Amino acid sequence: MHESLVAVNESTVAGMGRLAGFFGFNEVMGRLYGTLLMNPEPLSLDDLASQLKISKGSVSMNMRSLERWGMAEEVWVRGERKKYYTAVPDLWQVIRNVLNSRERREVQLAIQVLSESVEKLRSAGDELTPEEQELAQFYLERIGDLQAFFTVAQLALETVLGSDSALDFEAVTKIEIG
Amino acid sequence: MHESLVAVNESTVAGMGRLAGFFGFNEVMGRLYGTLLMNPEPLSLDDLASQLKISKGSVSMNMRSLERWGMAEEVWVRGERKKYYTAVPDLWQVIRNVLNSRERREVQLAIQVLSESVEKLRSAGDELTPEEQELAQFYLERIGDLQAFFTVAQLALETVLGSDSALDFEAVTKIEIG
DNA sequence: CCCAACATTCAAAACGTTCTGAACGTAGGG
DNA sequence: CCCTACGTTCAGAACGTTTTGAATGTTGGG
Repeated sequence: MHESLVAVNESTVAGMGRLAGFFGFNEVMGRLYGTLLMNPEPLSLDDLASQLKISKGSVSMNMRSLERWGMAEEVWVRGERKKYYTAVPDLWQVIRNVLNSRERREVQLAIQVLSESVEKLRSAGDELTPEEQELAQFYLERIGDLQAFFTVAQLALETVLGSDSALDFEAVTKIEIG
Repeated sequence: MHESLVAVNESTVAGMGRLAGFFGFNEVMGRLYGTLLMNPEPLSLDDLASQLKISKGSVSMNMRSLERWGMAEEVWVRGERKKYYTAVPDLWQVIRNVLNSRERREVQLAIQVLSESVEKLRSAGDELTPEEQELAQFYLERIGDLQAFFTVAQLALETVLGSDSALDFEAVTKIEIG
């Protein structure tokens, strides 16, 4: 194959690997995704293993992750017993999946823990010595800052997630911060 | 110290550790930051090492990272030879630092690489066999999608980074996606 | 019902990252 | 100008994660 095609393929696969790493996934997941993305035809596990030069076991496990995250889909090729996969090419959809099922929980948990902290400090109130009261006051301020932070983060997340399929280039060019 | 204060302190420190991990930093960095955040007074390296029960070496290295990222500052305590640190409590400022100096580069690099890919495919043009041409066409489509994706990401980043100090709760409640 | 072709699992190895503590460097007080 | 109290560095240990390949499971065709 022509060198330019090979080069473009490789840099895209590498780039998807980086992106996966950034989102806390295994890099191999990203490279598998990239490989599928740059192939018009579905690929089998063996195809993927040989293209990326990794073991079949690793391909099998990572493909299951990709499926769970809605990043790849099985495709039935008639007359074939192998499993074939294609990439789900809508990256925004993929990232909304991830944000929705992972980051959202994290933020919600953080907000909950912070509320509980405030509650603890409030209800400890009169059991505290004067010095402890002062420290509790300081804690409440700091926790207030953290609450504000996570609330903003939550709002930003919900904003992105709320814009179901409409979050394309056109839409986002119109984001404004008032 | 009262149990509630201890509990709140610990959960905040743990939470900052998780947050650091999420952003791809060492968790110890986050726990150091959390410890400083929950202390009205500056702390020395030894204080930090004993509070978190980690080695002085680790504290030294991680504190330098915290300083580089603008998350902690040295504080001079008169009559003391030790180094004392306080947390920079504005988490938004901290995160803007990180986004600005790290994620921004990543996105810019991705966009650049994608442009170069397009250029390669275009200039390979007539050296390609008909099948290769077809594949090149397919590549161009996929790369177009990726370009759109990263352009949106870039725009979102710039939007957050552009709102210098104004990115507080009030501001972000007004984000709209058109 | 058996075989072949595949997928999946998992223990062990390889690998990368983080932590430790001892050795070393440095600066301020006496 | 030395001694001491501190900070920094770094090699090796500890640890967690990822990869591998062989063993095992599964399925469809004959």
